[in-house]
Amino acid sequence: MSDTPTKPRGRPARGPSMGDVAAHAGVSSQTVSRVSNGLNNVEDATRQRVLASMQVLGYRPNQAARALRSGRFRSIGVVMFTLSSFGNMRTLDAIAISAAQSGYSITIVPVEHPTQKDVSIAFTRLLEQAVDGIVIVIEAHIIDEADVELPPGLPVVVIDSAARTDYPVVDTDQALGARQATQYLLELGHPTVWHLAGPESSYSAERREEAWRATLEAGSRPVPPVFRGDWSAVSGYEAGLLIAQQMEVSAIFTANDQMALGVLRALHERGRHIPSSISVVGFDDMAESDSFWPPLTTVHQDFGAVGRQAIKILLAEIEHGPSHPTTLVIPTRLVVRESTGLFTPVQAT
Amino acid sequence: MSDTPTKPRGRPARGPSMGDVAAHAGVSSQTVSRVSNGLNNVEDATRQRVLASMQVLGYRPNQAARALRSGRFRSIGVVMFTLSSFGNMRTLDAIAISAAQSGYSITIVPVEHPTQKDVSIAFTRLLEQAVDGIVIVIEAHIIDEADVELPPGLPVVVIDSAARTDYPVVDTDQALGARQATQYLLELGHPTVWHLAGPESSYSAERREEAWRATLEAGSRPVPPVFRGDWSAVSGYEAGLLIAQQMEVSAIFTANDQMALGVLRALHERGRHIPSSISVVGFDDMAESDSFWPPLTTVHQDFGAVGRQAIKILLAEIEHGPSHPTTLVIPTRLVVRESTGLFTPVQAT
DNA sequence: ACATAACATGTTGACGTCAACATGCACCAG
DNA sequence: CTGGTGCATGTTGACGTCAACATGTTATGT
Repeated sequence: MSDTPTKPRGRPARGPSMGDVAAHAGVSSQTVSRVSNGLNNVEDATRQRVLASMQVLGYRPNQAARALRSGRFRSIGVVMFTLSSFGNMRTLDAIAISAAQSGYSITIVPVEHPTQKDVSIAFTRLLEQAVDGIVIVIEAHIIDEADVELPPGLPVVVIDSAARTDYPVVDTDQALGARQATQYLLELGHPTVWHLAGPESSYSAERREEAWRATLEAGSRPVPPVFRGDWSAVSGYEAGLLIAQQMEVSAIFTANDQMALGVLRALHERGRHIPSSISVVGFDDMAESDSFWPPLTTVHQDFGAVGRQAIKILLAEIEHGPSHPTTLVIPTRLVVRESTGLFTPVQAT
Repeated sequence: MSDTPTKPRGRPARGPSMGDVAAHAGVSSQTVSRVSNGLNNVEDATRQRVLASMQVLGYRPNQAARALRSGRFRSIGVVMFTLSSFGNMRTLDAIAISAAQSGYSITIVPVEHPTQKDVSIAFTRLLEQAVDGIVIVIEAHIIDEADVELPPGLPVVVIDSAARTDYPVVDTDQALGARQATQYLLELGHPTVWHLAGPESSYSAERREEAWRATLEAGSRPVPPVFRGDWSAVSGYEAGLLIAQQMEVSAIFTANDQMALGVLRALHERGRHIPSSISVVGFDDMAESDSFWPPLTTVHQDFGAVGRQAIKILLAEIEHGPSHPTTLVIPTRLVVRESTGLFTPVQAT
């Protein structure tokens, strides 16, 4: 049957190389290289001829050879646990666009489960990858636990985690955001502010909670016990059911917008009016927050700036050698919408 | 000042190569290669010695050289317009995980603006990239307009667009989903179903609209004029304000969940009760939909399956040569929650 | 007219890996 | 004891590109 003389299963049809273009144009491959790299010491007629040959043959430079020669891949690895969160997605988008603008491509290494094992696998995979630097977007404690040694000399920037001080870190100013939210609610006259925190395993959640507590204490307000969710809207709903039945809760600061959405639902279901009976503030300012009912007052995080700054620092390190590990903090902004209002004392029954 | 004899600005500190490991272990580099690739024709003592040397020197294989030699990059390019949408993000996540499981990495090429120019730039960039295949996740009409010739022989799979029949396509069954939504509302007794469509530039929006219309016609129902949004929650809110004042609208099928969120807000504001006065169905089943108020009845899209299938087809093509361009359609599933209810005739005033 | 500069173009080799082939040794059948 | 077989290991060269150096050609100054 398969007696065809030529093996059709040959290697995957390598494209033409510089040599082929050179032969076609009647020049040396070095001249092709010069044209390909846009050097100007090529006669114009020759250049045109080479470009034409490239066109005809469909030449495209082989990045592997280029990388092998130069020792540079012009590629950045991104390790990220779950792309499926609003913040990560935005950050990744900004990273990709920034990197592209500097001529770098992005290789993403997904971490399927946030376990030490999976993180280790991801790092191992990444180390074998052809990248010039790495951006890590995972909660620090997972990294800390992962027993993987990142090779010295490979530039690394960490996002969203302040633990590893041996690498530059870029992060949103979690404390500022939490303070803005809490302070604003106090200014509206609320005696104190309750808090629906994120999971204990999260540093971001921890820092938001700390700043909330510190703000209350600075204002000599009582610090009520925290409610706790897992970032999901459903967990917010569950906490919301508890919150709804405590009539003394007049203001709640929720550690992210998704949980706030769940809280809103619970409050609606239990007939507590927002904001006249209870004010709600979120964190993130996701795209949909202005269309919640009511539109959510929330802390805006500039994920784009975080991604851009991370790339900026990383590229500087790649191209100009290591610098001092710094921590860059991106400020937040309170966006006031309709889920917050002046404190109204509970009617005595 | 800088009279240090050794140039510290040498090339970016190339790591040790096989040769270095070989010298350290006292074997030939070919033996190191064999150990590195896990071949079994190496004596155990030798293998241990080589592994130890690798460990000591911190050796990691150079992917560029490997790729140059083999002609394979073990990398897949993904062209995507805006990562910042629920569906794209989910799809990308699935793509990344599937590819990683097969030992491929993902290079993402962002398209900053959905213009022909930006798409062309993205393709050009991708063509220079070291990838074995491409997944395109952009609305087809933009691709069609982009005057870029993808090189023949480079495997391509298209997601979310049925126009290019010269490449395999994987997509959600938009028509099925729209039919499920519309049919369900009719079964609840609604005389007909209104539709808030996505932008005209979107094929997905177009197909959802067509199927909605066809379903109404099949049931001999009047086809009301469509409302139109741009996928955003805000556009849904604006349409929702119009919808709210038309009391004859008892059921609306919204082309995605985000617009549905905006519609819900508008209806709440205008005092129309959901679902007793008006039923709402969305499309996508985003993570938060079950925490909308009320929880949204919606069409579940299996983005994960789409991403996985796309990678499966692409890898088959990369590894076993081209196959027939097929269109693979992933079914949807109606998720009934609380935003829909039996038709209640409007009270005569 | 001749040395010299300025520039276009060609030649060579190395980057790190691995397939193909070559070598060398141990063991076994006859 | 010989020829062969099987296995571990070594040697060579090629993948495509580009820096460094080499060569050739033309213009410039004296």
